Amino acid sequence: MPTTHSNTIPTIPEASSGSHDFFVQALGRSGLFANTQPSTFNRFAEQCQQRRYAKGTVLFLQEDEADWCYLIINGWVKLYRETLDGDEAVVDALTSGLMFGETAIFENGKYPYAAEVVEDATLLLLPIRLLAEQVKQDNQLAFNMLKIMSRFQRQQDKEIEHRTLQNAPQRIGCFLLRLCRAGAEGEIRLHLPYDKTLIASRLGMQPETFSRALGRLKNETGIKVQGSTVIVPSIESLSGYSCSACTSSYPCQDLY
Amino acid sequence: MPTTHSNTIPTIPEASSGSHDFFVQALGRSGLFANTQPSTFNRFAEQCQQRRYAKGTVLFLQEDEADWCYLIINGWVKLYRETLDGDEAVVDALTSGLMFGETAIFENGKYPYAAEVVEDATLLLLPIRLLAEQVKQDNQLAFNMLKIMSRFQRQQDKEIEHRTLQNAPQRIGCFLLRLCRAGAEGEIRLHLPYDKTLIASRLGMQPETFSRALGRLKNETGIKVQGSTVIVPSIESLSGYSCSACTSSYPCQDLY
DNA sequence: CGAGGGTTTGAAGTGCATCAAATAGTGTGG
DNA sequence: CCACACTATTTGATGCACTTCAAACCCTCG
Repeated sequence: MPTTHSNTIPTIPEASSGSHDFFVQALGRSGLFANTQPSTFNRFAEQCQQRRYAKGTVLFLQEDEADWCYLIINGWVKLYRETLDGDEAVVDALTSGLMFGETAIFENGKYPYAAEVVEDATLLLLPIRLLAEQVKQDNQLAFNMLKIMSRFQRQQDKEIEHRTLQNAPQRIGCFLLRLCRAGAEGEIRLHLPYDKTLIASRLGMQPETFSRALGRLKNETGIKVQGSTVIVPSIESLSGYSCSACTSSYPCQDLY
Repeated sequence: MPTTHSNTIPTIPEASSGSHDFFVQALGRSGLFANTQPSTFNRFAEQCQQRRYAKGTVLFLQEDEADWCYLIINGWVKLYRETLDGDEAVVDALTSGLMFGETAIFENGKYPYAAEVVEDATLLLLPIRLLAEQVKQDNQLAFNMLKIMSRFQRQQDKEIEHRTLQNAPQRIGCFLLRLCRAGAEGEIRLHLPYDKTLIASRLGMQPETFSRALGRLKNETGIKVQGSTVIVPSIESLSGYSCSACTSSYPCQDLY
């Protein structure tokens, strides 16, 4: 079920090979081309590339020269920053409809973080030079980008808040809640989108802590876990437990 | 020493009463009107207000209807989010040249955080409605805003990284380094810009932890502390201690 | 001088990290 | 289809960093 947008999204000529629906949907969800001139969109359509990447592919490293900005059609990508001694901090993990690498425009043309595919992904590559040009010329495009960045920024605010105010089991509960579709009711069956180890570092904790905290969460809220499948019997008990420490109540996610 | 900008910043007609220099300087540092048409700037000049606020003033609360966007001429303002039971998470603490409240444009017209003056401040109030209009019309303004938001975003990324990878004394050391002017050498005398309790929550720790961690930092790096004055004998020993856990080396701050 | 907030210090508790090792799960080639 | 290798995940034991609660101290300001 595609997100309904008031604007029309032109379809891409022949660039896309396979899953055209996903493609258009992802572009729509990204909101980047909402209400822009078809000509703007077409310029991108001509110069973009769609590619598949296997889990484990490193797309670029921090400080790499930025040639492309990426739009996720499907799959998952993690953004992270790495210390000299191999420690890493996961900035975020993104999925379909989301864009990354675009802020290199405003830096010195370098990526401010590294990116790695963590679940097989189809990505759309937009030339960053083109994006930089068009943003300067097309007002609507700049406005859309502001909107996108502002949403991302608020998410980061919440991230800091979560890590400050919530303990490990609560952060996991909050993460699970964000996987639930808005408006879902009754018993919900979830699939963890990527490795538990990665979820752990996405949430700022160690894998061992994640494992134990998930156990505690089971006891406290009655969720059931089998491998990477999680069954949430009731949103209420989960959100009651997780969101109590937080400034915003469920759902704290951004709907897009 | 004012930051040099290649563009000229028109001076404000009669709106500003007192410290005109600070005013122009702050506007320049904000970068919001860099390279914009004088007409754009003048529209803002006509409709903006300059006001002084005492420490402790709450400017607005989270979810308040947003009428103004604020530009700090001088003083300090903290942005924070509050839970029902009074716990708060400090998102950031800002000073001269920085802007806040502007992202309400892209929300539902509500502030995504609360703001409180933490050191007597002079602020410039811009009507958010005007900003919203102009951003849609003036390409250069939108581009400048993107630049500003992107810089803020980088800082938030680092914030998450710092809280993940650095321990308490290292985070304090990093905070002190950011107070040092870029390029400073030899012994540096610093003044903590606001209450230690606030610095603590700005850095995501308890006041008691801050106090003890500052003690540890003294032993480790040879800094001296007298009340709110800190003497850093050498940048190197401080950055060696603090930045080793981090992805970027000193100076990790954004120069603006 | 006294009140009140900011800051420090002490003692005790807790949550998470760390190290080590067992177990489950996954993909490979035979 | 099975055995093997390798990785992901779990479990246990222990230690440390930070928090919490309590109380003293300090500083400022009326």
